[in-house]
Amino acid sequence: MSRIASVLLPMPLPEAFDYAEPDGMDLIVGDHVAVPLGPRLLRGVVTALRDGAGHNRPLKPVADKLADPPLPPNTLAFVQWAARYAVDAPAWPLAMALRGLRAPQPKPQKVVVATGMLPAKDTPARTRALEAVERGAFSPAALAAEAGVSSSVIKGLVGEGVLAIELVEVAAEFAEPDLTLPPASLNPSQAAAAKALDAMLAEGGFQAALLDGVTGSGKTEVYLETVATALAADPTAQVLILLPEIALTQAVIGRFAARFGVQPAEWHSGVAPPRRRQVWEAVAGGRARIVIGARSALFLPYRKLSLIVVDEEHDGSYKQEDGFIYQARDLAVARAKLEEGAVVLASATPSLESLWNAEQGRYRWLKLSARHGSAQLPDVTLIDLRETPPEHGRWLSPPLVKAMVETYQRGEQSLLFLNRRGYAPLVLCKACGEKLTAPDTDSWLVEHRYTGRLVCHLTGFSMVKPLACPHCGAKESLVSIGPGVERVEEEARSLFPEARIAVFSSDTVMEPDAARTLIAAMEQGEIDILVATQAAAKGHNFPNLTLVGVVDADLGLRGGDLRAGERTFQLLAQAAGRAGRHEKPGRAMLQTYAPEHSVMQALAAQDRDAFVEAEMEMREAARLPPFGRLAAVIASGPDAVALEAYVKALAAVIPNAEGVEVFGPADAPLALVRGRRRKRFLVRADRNVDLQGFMAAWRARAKIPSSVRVAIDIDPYSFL
DNA sequence: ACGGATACGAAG
DNA sequence: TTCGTATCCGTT
Repeated sequence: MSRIASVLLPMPLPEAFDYAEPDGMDLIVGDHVAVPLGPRLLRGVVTALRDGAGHNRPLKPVADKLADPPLPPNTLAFVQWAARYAVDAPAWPLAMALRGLRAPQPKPQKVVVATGMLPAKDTPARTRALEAVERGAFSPAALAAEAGVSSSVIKGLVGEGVLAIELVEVAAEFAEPDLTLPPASLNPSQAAAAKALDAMLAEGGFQAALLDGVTGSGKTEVYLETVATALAADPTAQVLILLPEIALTQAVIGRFAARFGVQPAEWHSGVAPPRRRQVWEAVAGGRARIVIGARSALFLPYRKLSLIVVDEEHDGSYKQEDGFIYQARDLAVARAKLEEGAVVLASATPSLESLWNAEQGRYRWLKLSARHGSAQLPDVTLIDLRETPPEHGRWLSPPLVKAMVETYQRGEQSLLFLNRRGYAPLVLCKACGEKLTAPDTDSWLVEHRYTGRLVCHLTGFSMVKPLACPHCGAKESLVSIGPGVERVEEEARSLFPEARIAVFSSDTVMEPDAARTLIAAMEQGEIDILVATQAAAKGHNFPNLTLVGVVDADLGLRGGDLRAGERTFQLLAQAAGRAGRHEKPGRAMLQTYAPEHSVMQALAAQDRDAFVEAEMEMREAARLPPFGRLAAVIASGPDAVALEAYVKALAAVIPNAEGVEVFGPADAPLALVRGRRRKRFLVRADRNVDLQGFMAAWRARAKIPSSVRVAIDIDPYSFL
């Protein structure tokens, strides 16, 4: 009796399509297949197989079964769960689960070998090359470097037939972690947390924990031991370490390599496609047992994912804002549930959501109190910019400059923190008052002096800075408003002409190598003053850094979105936590116009509990997350009339539901991006409401014109 | 009357 | 998403 196969296709379709399984194909759930859709043949994945008896519709047959390793059932279930969670087509999470499969196989590598023939003519360079070739398998270029000869020497020997170039398939080694290596020595606080996490793993089934420890308290050592326990408990177990940023992966990979004697698998957008394919296959085959990656690593085809660690769980980068919109921290918890595994959320400044879950007893709450070794928390002072403002056109106030002078004279390092790339965030014309924006977009053009260009950080548009105002034509009328890191660097150079000053932002360190070089220079004391965006705010240890100056502590508080206070607190606590991590005491100075604000007060007092309590009260009173849930509908399109009509129609069909409030439609804060107008609704729901169900039902009630795109954002973070 | 551009809905 | 078909408009 023939069966029906449900096949998920890489198209924005609401559900899997049914096909007939040809006799003898013997499909299993998770198999990759080629199926006809209209006139085309598409690749898809089998999500279900059922008996075909009594079906009424004639079905097209599956055209072909593909040889790729099938997606494990849990991964498939996760894909479908994620689609339902995000109120979006399963095609998008499916595409993420298949990323890596489509990449090309790694190219064979050239390796130089000796043929055993003797050279007709011997020279010192040739001798060195022939010695070097015995020392390992080198590519031609690597052999030349190893032997200290030029590449033409190698070429010559190859030409004579003394050396030969062979093509070798590089089989990626995903070696077994060595679980016999000794653990790092843990202080009593760390040991207690590690023990509690071991107990959690021993219980089995779904488990969640919040590993909550101040900066420098050694969370990584703790979860390294938890990883060791999970790997030892089951020889097929796999673990995933999620990190918010690629920049952090190298450091963490190093820690894992040292602890387990093998290089863990790495997964993020910076990994070359052929390598990704190897990692994908190793994960699917269960050979990669430790995976370290960015949020997209959640969608890999794990065989047996026993443990997920979400490091810096509060970090906003876990929220994917475009395309398939999701919050990786929340999906990590969901995936752990599906896998009946454990999840550990780690942070020095946990999100209010996680703190609340811990308070409610849903997560085990493990607190690391002591800072590692002798290091103390820095002294935090607020600089009231109303009382001691910087000079006109300057951004560093006299008290901060004084502290920088003292630090510099002691031979110690300062970090000036400003979460703004470029030279100036706004360029305007003093003749006509026009603010320069990207074409068809409301967001300001940011001036970059290194490149001499004006750049839109939202759309990526850039142009050479014009000599005359593009609006009124006035010459030399464009003025740079506000500070970016480049401008603060300029000011620091004028104040400290002798000092060694560097800038760390995504513009100055575009490759991981450049970041490593700069961080190494900072660690070795080769930099006196580092001006940095948030790229440097987390994760690094600078022993000689004793002063952190936050140029604009109010930055995140403006714009008035829900999490502004929380984000600012987290960012500033992280930045302040850079100072004095080692023997020398550190201090942090925050420049603010609102020293009385509860965020600033809590920072100055280093009183996280007070901040959290105040913020929780506010959220509870407003029934906002974590006490309620939020979702947004963002409708966009180039045709303002069609968009307006759609949004009006949508407003007219808001379903009546207990415990749900809908606000809007309003212009999205950046109402115009790339020529598309944007409108948004905000939905607030009580926790017991099926928010996804509500959103799906609502969207289905109004026909979407073809020119309009509708995105649903569950748990929105950015209000742009 | 014809062809090219564009809008729309179906695809199992 | 992609493709086929219907429809509209400007040209022949």
